[in-house]
Amino acid sequence: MRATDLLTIGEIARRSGFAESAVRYYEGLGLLSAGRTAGGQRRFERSTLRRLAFIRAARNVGLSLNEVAEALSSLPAGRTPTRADWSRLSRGWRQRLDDQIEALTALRDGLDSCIGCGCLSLQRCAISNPADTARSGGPGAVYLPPGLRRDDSRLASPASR
Amino acid sequence: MRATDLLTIGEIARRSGFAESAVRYYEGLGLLSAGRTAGGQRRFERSTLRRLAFIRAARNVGLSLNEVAEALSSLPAGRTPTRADWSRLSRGWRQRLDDQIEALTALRDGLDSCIGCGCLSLQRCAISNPADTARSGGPGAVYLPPGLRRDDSRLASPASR
DNA sequence: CTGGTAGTTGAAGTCAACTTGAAGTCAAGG
DNA sequence: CCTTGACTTCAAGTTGACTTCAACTACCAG
Repeated sequence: MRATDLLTIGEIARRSGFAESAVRYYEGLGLLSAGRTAGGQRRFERSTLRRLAFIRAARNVGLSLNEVAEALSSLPAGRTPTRADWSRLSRGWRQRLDDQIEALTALRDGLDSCIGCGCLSLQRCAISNPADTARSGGPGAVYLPPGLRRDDSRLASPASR
Repeated sequence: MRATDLLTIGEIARRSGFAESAVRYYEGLGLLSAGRTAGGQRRFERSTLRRLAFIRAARNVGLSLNEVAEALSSLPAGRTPTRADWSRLSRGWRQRLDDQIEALTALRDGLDSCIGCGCLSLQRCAISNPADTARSGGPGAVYLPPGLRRDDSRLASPASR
């Protein structure tokens, strides 16, 4: 691998669309790896661009950087990932998007039925109470998947560090 | 209005599903108002519950607390809001949800065409480059509305305070 | 009157995903 | 050799939406 195949952080940033600071941050997290020149400057392999494309794609789908790291860690070590590798990683995303779409659609449909009444009842309104948290026994759709919920789901995970 | 009509923060929290700290926080932001006992404890009117239902609903739709505050400030001062008032406020949400759904659907459809190829090209792939940021001249759908974008939109709003 | 539960405040902490700043070093053209 | 722009590190700051903490005080049943 010739030195001319290696890219500086500036080139990587420009060509990936990420800020240099983000690229350094990702390297710090272990999402990317880079060689160094004698002077200590980063030199990235060309395949880093695809890796960054994967990261942006995953972020667009709604994955956290932790999830991205987990996905990336399942790539084969030692060899450059193939298209099939990338394809495999992104295969699960469809379901994720489907879930998000379904949740939003249900929310919208509930909204349609609520707009006329303006009730916003904590007990009955699908919009203000999508997961039906107030009375978990009765009928009523569970609208939002965890990723879209804005209610007390946060209360269940209190400073786990 | 009798004193028995007033609710403590504990009751409000329990009945709305919000944490007490959140209720205090909202009051601090001006999203809620509360009277005080002689000893300084908050007493909420019953209508606060509906206000909180509105807040949760708005958060579910994706509004920030700033947007919620703006919406609430358009309620009539002096009188208790009617159903029509609440209905008016939530009417604009449908478009917002439609936009979100459309964006996710486009993303999913792009994903479907990408899963087979695993390309994730920064230039061409709809998933990693949904807003077509890399070459703004050419054809290519703008997939994500601002609220769903995970790319460099953040770079455009640098510490405005 | 006393005890216990519920409430008060303000400041500080949390989380994710970065960005910004300071102070300094490297690389390359002239 | 000098300058200039690109690069380095590490710590600290940012944003939004809260939560947590400490040190008190209020309310109310018995």
